[in-house]
Amino acid sequence: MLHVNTRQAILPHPVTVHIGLKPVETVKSFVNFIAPGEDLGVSETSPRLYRVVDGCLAVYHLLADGRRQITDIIGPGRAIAQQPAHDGNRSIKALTYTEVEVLDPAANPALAAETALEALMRLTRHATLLGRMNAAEKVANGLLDLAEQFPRKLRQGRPVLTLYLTRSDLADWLGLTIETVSRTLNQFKRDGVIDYAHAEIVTLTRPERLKEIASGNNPTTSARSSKGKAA
Amino acid sequence: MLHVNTRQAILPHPVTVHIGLKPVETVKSFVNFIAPGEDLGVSETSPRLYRVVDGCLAVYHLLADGRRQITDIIGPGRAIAQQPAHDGNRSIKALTYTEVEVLDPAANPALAAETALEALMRLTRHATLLGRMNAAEKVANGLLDLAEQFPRKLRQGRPVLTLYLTRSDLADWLGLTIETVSRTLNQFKRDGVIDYAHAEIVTLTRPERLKEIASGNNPTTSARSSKGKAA
DNA sequence: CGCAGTCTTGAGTGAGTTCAATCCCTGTGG
DNA sequence: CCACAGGGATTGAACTCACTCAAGACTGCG
Repeated sequence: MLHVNTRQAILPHPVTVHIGLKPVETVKSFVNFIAPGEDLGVSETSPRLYRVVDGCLAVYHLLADGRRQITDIIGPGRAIAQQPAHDGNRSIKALTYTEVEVLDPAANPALAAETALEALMRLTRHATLLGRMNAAEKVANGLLDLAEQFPRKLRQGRPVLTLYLTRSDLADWLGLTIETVSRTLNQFKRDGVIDYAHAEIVTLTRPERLKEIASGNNPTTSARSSKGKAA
Repeated sequence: MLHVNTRQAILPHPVTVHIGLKPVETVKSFVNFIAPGEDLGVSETSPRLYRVVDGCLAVYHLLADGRRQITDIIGPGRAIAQQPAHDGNRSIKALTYTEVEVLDPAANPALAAETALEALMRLTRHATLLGRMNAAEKVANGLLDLAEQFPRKLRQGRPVLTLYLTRSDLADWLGLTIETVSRTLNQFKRDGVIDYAHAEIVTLTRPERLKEIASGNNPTTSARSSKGKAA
């Protein structure tokens, strides 16, 4: 139901790009531009490998009654595999104007394998976040992840990130409600841990403190962990 | 710290086993027996592919302070890939005496690919469970999963399952506390949805009701869903 | 300038946690 | 054969974190 302005362009190939630390050679790529809210590859017939050049993708899973869980957020440099058969209600959509490189997994087996492995590792860590962390820990971890994936120029030596996610996206990613996300972010702001004026540009004013909160070390809210009682 | 009685046996090969619906041919397999509590392949140097012949494995992830999240439970017929470098605190342990077939992923690329794909799909659904479901829905979904993976002979036409998980395992799998798991199971028992006497053998006395609860249709507890407000 | 979408903030509530006591079962040793 | 110990499971009572409901503020847009 949204403005569909997907354009395509043939690129010179092969192309070499960096994922993680290893340069990965790719072949037969072309480029797609996706508008915010638009879905990725819903009508594909063959498995596809996508790599984000610029922008932000959200992988999500829907329940019959409309509940949504975003299982991963994908930024520039990272890749994602999309199965043809719309694998089990899993979809991918763009959270901003996003440029993706479309690749053939058969022609890029190394990237395909690495992509699957990274997805699994990230999702494992995210499952732990969802099942075993409280709101502050969830939001702190989310912010640190996004700061790595969507870095802007440092401001007075502090990391700055572009926040493509709305409060609703953050909530569906972190397993919270929008109100709790809003309250937690504003609490962090009041505590001087982060700062933002325009809501889509966030500065980590005390990144080391944020890391402490993310790992459960919370001196102020003394020893309030959650369910998983430390052994 | 536990009794280590891991034995190995060379098997005739190739061997054909069924995973899902497709028969998958494997080569150069041998068999490992793992005792309950024992870890799987902690000291491996090369990537390994394991397939459970009999028993039950738990894939889990630990936080620095001891909190634990079990990300998957693996029963007979299912496979799992273990990376050499102890991938990011992810470990695998046996919940009962378990017989696994050890395979070389390079020699079984089809199984390796399918294994990764299945792991990702299951973990995606589990993330949704962890982030967006209430206790009753979590436990109902968990039971239905286990009933498929660990079936026993039907009792009066009803599915029966072997429950290898303790309350503590269930809690760490479903993102709850042992008390909530216990209360929910006993509530199901009181409602006549499930039945058990010996705690490791559970009968689904009303499987269709359990499926309703699992999918959020809860007429009795009328319309008490959770955070993810139905769109 | 008004509308719609997003975000914030407050007040009240409740699902699930924490804490704690008890029970149950099995294995062990006198 | 029975007493005791220990791990797991159950149950109750109290609490609390995050949710629900609701109102208001902010922003961009037609």
